[in-house]
Amino acid sequence: MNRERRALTRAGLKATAARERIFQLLESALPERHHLSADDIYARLRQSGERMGISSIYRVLTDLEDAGLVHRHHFDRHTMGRSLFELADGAAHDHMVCVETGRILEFQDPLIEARQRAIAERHGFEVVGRKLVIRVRRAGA
Amino acid sequence: MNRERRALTRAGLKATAARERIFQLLESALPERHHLSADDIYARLRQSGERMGISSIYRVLTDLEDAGLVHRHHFDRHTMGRSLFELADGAAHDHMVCVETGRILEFQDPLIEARQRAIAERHGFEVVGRKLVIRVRRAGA
DNA sequence: TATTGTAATGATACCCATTCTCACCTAGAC
DNA sequence: GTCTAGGTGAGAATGGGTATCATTACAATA
Repeated sequence: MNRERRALTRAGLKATAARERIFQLLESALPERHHLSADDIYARLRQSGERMGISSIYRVLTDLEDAGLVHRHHFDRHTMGRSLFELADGAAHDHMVCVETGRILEFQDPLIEARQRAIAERHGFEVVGRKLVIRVRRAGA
Repeated sequence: MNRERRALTRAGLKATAARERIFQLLESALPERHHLSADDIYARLRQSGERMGISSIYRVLTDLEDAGLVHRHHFDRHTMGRSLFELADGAAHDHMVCVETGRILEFQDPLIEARQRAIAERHGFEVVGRKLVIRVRRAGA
């Protein structure tokens, strides 16, 4: 049983071809730091001669999200409504988006995380998720 | 010249009836901590016998956002695609959303803010905006 | 192997928040 | 008051995303 199947079944999802394939695509996009849209995935599949219904892609992505295997982001006001997905591998991280180039940088800061937990606790809550996007610009521009 | 007109012209916007009115509405929603959607505004206007085209409402909100007078939020995956607006009065604050009740709490934390600036700087950027949403659940649920 | 129930898939119709278009109107300068 | 850049509104268009539903794959049992 390969890695994708293991991840899926461990997360409580039946390992189907579609899920494995999308999981793989997101995995292969990781090193380039690529956040893929449903459309990107559709296009990449077609490019390699495969065919998958766009509705299935959305469904699979939502399933993977619900299972905690991928994260969904909405970075830009102008592309709002378009979701970008990335594999939720390992450590949670946050994003910095350059308003000029659109480049997305990832970072991770335990101090901010701890602080968030503390604030939630102070209000009687526990954190189940967080989303921090810092919009930035090249300094001195 | 009233407060709304001053705020608008100071921000470089021509003071029109539509802009003043929407500004007022957002202002009056502040004490209740209400985040209004374009539709909410449309409804509230109609309720008081006024009429404004929905396209104008969207346009005005976008203008106000560009001028830095209002902030736009997208809190929930299930209502994604729906923007919520609030007046950008004074101190920046972040949000905590209860995944169970949908309640939105606001908080403010100088430490997190300072940390964000530091991280941006370390990468050669300056912060132009940020958005932090912590998804929470009643503790011990 | 055949049966049968359950869940996944995909084509397509649909939804609905938002944006676009364009004729018309206004605010503000002179 | 006149002029003009820019604001407004009705309705059409856009475009992610979802719902529907017939078909297909799968797995368990006979």
